[in-house]
Amino acid sequence: MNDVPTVTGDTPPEDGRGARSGGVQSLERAFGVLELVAAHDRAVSLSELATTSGLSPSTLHRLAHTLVTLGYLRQEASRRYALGPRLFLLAEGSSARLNAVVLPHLMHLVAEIGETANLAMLDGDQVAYVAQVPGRHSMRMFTEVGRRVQPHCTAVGKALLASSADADVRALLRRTGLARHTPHTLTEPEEFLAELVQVRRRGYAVDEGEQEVGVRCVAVAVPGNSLRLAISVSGPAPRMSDALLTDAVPVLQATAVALGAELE
Amino acid sequence: MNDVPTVTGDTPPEDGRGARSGGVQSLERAFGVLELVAAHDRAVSLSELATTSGLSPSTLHRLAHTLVTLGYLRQEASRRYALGPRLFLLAEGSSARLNAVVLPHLMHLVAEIGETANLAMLDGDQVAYVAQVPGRHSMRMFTEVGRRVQPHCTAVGKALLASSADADVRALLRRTGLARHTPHTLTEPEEFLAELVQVRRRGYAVDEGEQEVGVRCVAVAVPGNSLRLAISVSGPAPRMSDALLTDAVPVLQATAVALGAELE
DNA sequence: CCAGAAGTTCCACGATGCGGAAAATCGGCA
DNA sequence: TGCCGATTTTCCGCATCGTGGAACTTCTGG
Repeated sequence: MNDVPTVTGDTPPEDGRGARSGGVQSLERAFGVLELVAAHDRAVSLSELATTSGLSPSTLHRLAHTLVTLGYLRQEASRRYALGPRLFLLAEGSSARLNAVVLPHLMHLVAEIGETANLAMLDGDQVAYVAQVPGRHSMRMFTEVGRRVQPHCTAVGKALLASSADADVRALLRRTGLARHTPHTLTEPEEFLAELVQVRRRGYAVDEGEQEVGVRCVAVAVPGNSLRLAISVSGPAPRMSDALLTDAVPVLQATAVALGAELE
Repeated sequence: MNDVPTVTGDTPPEDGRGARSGGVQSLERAFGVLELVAAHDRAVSLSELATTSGLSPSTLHRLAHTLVTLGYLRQEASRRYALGPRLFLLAEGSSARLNAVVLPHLMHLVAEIGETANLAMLDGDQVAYVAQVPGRHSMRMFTEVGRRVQPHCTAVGKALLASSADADVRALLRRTGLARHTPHTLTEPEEFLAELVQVRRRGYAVDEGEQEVGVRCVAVAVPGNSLRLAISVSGPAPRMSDALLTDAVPVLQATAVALGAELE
């Protein structure tokens, strides 16, 4: 019946768990459209949306039109769609509230360790950076908030996936692949799973320049069952010595527990 | 048939223009729920939502459940609902993109004038602060981003409403009222409309301590037909002298034009 | 441990959203 | 400037999908 069902209320384009059923279809589709628009850097035309989503133009138009009316999408002069103002007005509030809780903890990390502290979230198959406090040194990482990375080459990714079952991790790796970013990147599923065993045993995860040459990063998961969060500290390898790691890990773990308790 | 229709796909709680028809009902309702949750500071229970929205518990539950499944709402241990992670992951991207465009302009304002610069947006009947760059002085305003204020007592509000027809402004004032915040607050509709005439004539709006005693603020609207934006500069009255205003207005106007061109 | 309330699931009805096709509009090319 | 193809928007009949009452389950407080 359908030829290319992509946002059709089925599994969203690339999601960890196929949450297929039970939901209100128009909602699933509409949010699919929003995410599709968000994924593009430029504004998107109706026909582009139609092809990438697999929805009929008329349905798409009705959904998009409703979203425009509500202010969550806006239609510019070229008739293309971009994310609307209501959307980040909505998110701004929750973002502010989240930051109010999170930033003090990250600042504490920076105060104790001196290097850039991050909060990351597992979203589907990707890891998204949610908040950040820059370190005290002038030479430091700059990962923009909102950026998404693959789990296999980051400390936060390892920390987050350590709580998943091996089968789930394998499935995820099959979907995302293990792209090589540096000579140190783990590119074999079994290698990565072995690493996760280490993470579980030690209680923290490390990225030894696997995403960016010369950058070392330590991360621990934030306990809590509703959100999959992890905090990390990262900096240039020379400064991120083994001694510093030894000091940093307990601080990270304590912070994670405190943060988890406050968020739950 | 219905007794208390509030989010029922009719006019959203307090919106400028009654955009009643043509939309997909479940979407309108679902976003109404999201905004309702966002409006509360604490997480909201299903029954609270039911009473404030006027929707039946079962409908509400289905909508909320779908939103939870999609990650735009999250259900905490107490079974109450809060805004979900996907929401600000969605907005984060667009917010970052917006800030990339906007902040340089605001920083330019601060560099030229020295006082705190704001970007505000007309959202329904309210004015929401979208971005801010703090001024150079240690004593300065602190309006949090995301905060909403009434248009009648702010420079940005006046600048934004100056482009509306008198009838629309009267209707808005009737809905929101003109609450008194300080002895200088304009509390009479006609008084406010006369002020708008001034704003149109001069090309900029001023708030003479009408929202907060001792705070003076100048604002101009950002040209552009899709978004209703305004930029402003505000500071303590002693520093915001008439001379400074004379200098600031042309800078504001030039910045507004530049910003408008870049956003359109 | 029980009672009341809040949350969740079920189900049949029909309003509501669906998508094909037609109409309107835009954009490009000569 | 005027025509043609592509894209967007509107229309409309059909069946699907969402709706809300009622029943059931799970919390919460006494």
